[in-house]
Amino acid sequence: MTPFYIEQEKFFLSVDCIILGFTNGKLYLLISKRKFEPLKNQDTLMGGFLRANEDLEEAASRVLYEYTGIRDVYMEQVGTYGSIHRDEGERVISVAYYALIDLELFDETLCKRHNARWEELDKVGPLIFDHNQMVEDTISILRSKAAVQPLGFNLLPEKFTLPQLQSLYEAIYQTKLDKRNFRKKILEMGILEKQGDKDKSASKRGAFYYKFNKDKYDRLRETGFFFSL
Amino acid sequence: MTPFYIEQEKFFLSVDCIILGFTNGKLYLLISKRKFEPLKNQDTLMGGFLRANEDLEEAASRVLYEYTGIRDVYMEQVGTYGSIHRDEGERVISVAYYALIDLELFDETLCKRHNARWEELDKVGPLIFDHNQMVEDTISILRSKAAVQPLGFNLLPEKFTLPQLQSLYEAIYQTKLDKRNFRKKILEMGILEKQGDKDKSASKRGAFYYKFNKDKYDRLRETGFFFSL
DNA sequence: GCAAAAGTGTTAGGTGTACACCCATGA
DNA sequence: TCATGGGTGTACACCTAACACTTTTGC
Repeated sequence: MTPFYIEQEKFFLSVDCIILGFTNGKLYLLISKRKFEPLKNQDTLMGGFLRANEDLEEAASRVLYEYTGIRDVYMEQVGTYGSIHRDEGERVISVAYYALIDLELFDETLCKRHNARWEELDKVGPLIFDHNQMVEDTISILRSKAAVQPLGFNLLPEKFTLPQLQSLYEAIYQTKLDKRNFRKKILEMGILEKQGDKDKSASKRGAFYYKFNKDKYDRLRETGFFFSL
Repeated sequence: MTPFYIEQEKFFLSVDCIILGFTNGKLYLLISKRKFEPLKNQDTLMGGFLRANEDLEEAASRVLYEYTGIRDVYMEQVGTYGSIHRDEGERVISVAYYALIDLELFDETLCKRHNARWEELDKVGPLIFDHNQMVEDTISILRSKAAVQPLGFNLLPEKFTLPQLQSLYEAIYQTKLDKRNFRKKILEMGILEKQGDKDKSASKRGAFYYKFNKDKYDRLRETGFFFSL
């Protein structure tokens, strides 16, 4: 053991995942019931202890996969929470990650297995420890990032309509947007590809599907283009 | 010991501080020589191991005070770095914090004691582990925050001139700004207080001192005002 | 008196924002 | 045929960005 290190304290480390989904014009947060003491059966974020053989991101992905059945998801670190008594059991430092997932890929059967549920984001009640704080911090990061990076598409299926996309941004920013201005702005960017078919589930006329063209976006970005809503 | 926890791994945790100062139109980073193996005497950020009886922020403040002699400094978490082999000794997860300090308050004598120095930010060479990454991440956070929050003032003395303030933003964004537009914008916000005296160190005519009025800023913010450059 | 930095207004172009009507379709 | 959501263009206000000369003063 490296000499100077050996005199130092060691700590439990966990990852907690703020998993967000979007459907029907609303943002939803995945919540489960804690499986062990202390605070067993209370509402909690999805979490797990860090293992010796994995990176932080790997641990977060592992937890995410366990609870959603999805891999290769958009994930970002929210921050690290280390107050001495934040965990009522032992001292645990927790690294929070948020994930934006496409609900169509979510494996519903896992809900029962883990005692989990989707809760409307603005109706989330008390969670254990500082988990509500983590959710708040996530929303504030999401709000500042979504305006300048095309994050939103992670919350939508591969094919989506413009009314859907708009309602997503309305949910994120808790505000109404002007339909014409929104369409103009997002289409002018040239990062959406109109599809030939329509979604008729929300109206009789149907709304054209679009796809986000990531390659085009990456190419544009290299020439100094900035996404901005 | 709480039953389920006891089966879990524990980890070393450190904090690393990205300490930034501003003078003469340039941003500077505080760098020191590592005091122990591995990589002893290599360039490193200021860091320290987390102790059992302190919060993460306390640890960061402790390290900051040790190396600068300053307390009550603007500090924010940058992120947490946990790759398995990031530390070449043992596995250590590190939480990075950046601090913006007023160089006039800095205790120069501590440089010798810790083998530390101020290095021009864009001339910083290789640092140990992932410390260069931490610095990069800090700059990117600083750039996005400084445009919408009055962070800059933390890097200046209590009394500063408008040319100084402008050159600070020019250093942060690596760009030239128009003098008239800059002055108009910042003065219109109504968060600066012109002083009666001048700084004559940079010109014969001298430039008026200003102070940042935090109370006024806080009051404005409550009425929906947003700082933005 | 001159060099060197501080200070000061105006204009044109572009961007954001507000706003109302027709279209397509299934029931 | 009618109710419902999808789709479209314009005008005005505002903000941004570009631009040049005068002032002060120590040397």
